[in-house]
Amino acid sequence: MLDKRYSPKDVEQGKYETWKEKGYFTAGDKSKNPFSMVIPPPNVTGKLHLGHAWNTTIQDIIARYKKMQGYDVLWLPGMDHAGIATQAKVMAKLVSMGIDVTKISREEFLKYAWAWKHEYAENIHNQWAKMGLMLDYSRERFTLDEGLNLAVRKVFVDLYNKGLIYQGERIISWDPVQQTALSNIEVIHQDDEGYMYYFKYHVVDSDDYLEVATTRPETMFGDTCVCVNPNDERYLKYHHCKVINPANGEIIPIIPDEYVDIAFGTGAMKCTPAHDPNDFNIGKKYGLEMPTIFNKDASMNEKCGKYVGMDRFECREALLKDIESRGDFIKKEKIIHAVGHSQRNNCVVEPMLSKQWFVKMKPLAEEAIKNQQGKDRVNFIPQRFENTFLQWMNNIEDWCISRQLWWGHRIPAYYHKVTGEVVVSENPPKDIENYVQDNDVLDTWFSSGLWPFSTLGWPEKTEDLERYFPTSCLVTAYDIIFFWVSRMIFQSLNITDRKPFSDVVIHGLVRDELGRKMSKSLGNGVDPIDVIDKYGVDALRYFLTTNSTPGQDMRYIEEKVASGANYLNKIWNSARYVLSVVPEGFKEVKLSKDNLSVLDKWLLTRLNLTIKNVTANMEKYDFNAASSHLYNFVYDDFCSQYLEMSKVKLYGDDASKNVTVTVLLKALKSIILLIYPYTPFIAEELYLNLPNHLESVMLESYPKVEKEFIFKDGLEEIELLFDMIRDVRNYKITNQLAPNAKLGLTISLKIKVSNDFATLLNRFTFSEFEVKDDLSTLSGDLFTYNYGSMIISSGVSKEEARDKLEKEIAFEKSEIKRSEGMLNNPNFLAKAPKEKVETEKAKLKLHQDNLKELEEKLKKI
RNA sequence: GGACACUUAGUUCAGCGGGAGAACGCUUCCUUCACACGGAAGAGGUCACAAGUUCGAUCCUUGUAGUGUCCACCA
Repeated sequence: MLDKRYSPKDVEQGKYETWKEKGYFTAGDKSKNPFSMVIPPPNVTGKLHLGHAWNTTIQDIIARYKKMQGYDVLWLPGMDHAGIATQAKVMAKLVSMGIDVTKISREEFLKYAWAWKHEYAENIHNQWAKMGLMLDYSRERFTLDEGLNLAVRKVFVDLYNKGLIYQGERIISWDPVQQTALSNIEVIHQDDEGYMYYFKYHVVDSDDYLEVATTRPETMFGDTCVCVNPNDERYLKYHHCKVINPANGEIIPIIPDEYVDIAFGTGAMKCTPAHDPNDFNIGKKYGLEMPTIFNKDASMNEKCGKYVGMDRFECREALLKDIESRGDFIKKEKIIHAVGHSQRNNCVVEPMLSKQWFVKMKPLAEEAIKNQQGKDRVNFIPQRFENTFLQWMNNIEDWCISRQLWWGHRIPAYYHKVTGEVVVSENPPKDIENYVQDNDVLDTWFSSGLWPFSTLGWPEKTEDLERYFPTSCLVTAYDIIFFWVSRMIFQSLNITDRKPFSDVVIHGLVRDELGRKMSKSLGNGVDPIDVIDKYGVDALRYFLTTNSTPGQDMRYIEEKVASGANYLNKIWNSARYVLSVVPEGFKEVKLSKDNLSVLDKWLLTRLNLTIKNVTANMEKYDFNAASSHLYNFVYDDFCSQYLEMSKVKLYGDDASKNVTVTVLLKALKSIILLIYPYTPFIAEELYLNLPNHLESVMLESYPKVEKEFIFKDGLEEIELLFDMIRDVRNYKITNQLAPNAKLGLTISLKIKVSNDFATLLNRFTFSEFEVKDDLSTLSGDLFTYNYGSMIISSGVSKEEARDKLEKEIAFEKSEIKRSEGMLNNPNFLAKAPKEKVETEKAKLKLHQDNLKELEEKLKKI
């Protein structure tokens, strides 16, 4: 016997461990068709948040649903080493332990980093278990596993040999805090307040000067020319002149170039080739020197005279003062401009000329774009995110993949100590003593991009790779399309010649109640574990997957979690009731149209339509829509109507009692199986209380639509019955009568009804009733329906009765007017679909009949 | 400067070319044998605005306004 109240803690107790031990999570049943997903590997940097909970629950629903449908489901878990993020955290920890990180060796650091990894992996495992995720732990991977290292090296070498990876001196975004290069998308452009500073660049051998503006005066130490537009009449006479750099007194040329926008600023632009991508192009074009002026921590280097060693922003202020004292400072204007910040630590990044490794993106992007036009395309859900992807691919720049870190895949490039010859190879050169390996590691996303096939054993031709790749589906949030999804697509296409996954399901971000992003600085984050402790993991899972439409963001609202928990309690109690009415030694009856009552037929029809709708939406990954179909069935059809009405059979001495119990059990089992992917714990608990259950709900198959139990005709009396009962109840409330007050009812029927109709109407109105063909001679409140009408005789005053009738008459008239308006429109008759016209005609007739009846009635008051 | 979303009940959100839906909240009533974490019955919306397409627009198109997000090297 189930407890009176659903207690999540008791229900969840021990189930996950059992499932895991029984091996239900392990893929490999070759008799079935494969269905595979890889988890987006969480970073080993911290706790999982609600976003992870959302992301993994969606995947778990898919996995459990597909498993029930008879697939051999592989959901492969794993974690990401998260280069910069982890290294930063480990370093911070070492500092807090009092360790001098400037003296630490690479090897020592890695030892600490691995210890950190093991600790956080443990946390993540605990949270996965808490969420109830159906992960195949026998295949778990980590991005720094030996197998994955091999894959990374092989891909690097392959791309290098294909000419798709090169080493070059280019302007990259430099993170002076982490002291590493970043890729473009690791830089976040924020609109910051700043100043535009105007300086005098004196023309050599002249009293003239050019007015030159900049937002970063400290970079003036790297200026190698001033550019003007060749068509700018203001500067024509200076084309072959030189100017004096007010920062360091150096003499630099004026170079006319079309790049300069005449209309912008003063039309004269200072050019700093080593610290600005556009200036770099100009510098290359004219063969200019490209002096770098910053140290790795963005302090000023020896090129900056007396400012050497000074922080870049301090230098800016000091330099300004000095130039001003020389009279070469003109003015500054407050401006809002986009400034690049590091995604990881929010510091202002510095564009710097630097030798790094790059992936040549054009050919890879073209391949990916082309693939989206073919039949082997990756299916984005919702589809609009394909645009996001394609737009990025179409405008992509080369990808800087080297990072000046220790935690990551070390670049497999070796430099000859004497000749400087570069060897790029999966394994070190034989005479390694003559070589030194590149110190840098690869961008974290380089290895993540290989995740769907590297985790399955690539480059080995493993059975898993053969069977599960390409994967069926990938689930991720839209903020990671560029970082990860697109990189998996182009890497996979280039390296394996196959797409990485067939479907990519994109969801949104979790926000707080006010719609703000959850963040540490706002302190508005919600720990999934706290929610689970309060409401249970099933309620959290249900909330996360039923409160947004695909691709949309979602607000975390605690009341909604509570409301989900109430729903589960409702299911729990309906199950408790159904199980309580199953007699000792009960045997299911074989159901057929001959032994079912009209009410049974109605319920089974509703059930099958529900299964149909739920399944259709599950297939579309629309879990919100799917669940709401089930929700309506549970509350309205099953609990409010059938469950209550079937008591007439169960508490009476009806011969059809076993049919009713069979129907109840059938509906209950279907509900349990349909809700199971969302809320596996409560589903398992209830399932194991059903008669004739298997060892676990995890071994069950998904409910199928049974067409023979969808009845198209003969259910009108149920509709009529519900309408009449509702009106009687409403009548009692508005007339302040007790719910069980006995009323005099007279009804007329346009259809034939079963015996149950009388029983149920009687029981649920607490009233006797009489059937008559003509109600027009009777006094009382008249109610008209599609298939009949009803009079409640009562002590209501004539005025009230007349008011009510007039209201109804007005309603019927407006309906008639609407119908006639449509039907008198020749265009409607000619152009609207036939069925529409027919339904409209039928409606008109119905309302005309109702009107007639009401008017007759009104006359007699 | 581009791109993509969003604007529907008090609030959070669904939905749809042919009579506006849910949850929470609100009102009235009910502890009768699954559930008061409940039941019954209600109130509450010019579906942002404007034009167009259509027999018919909350829905499609275009424009406007507002909100949000992403992309973009303008000194």
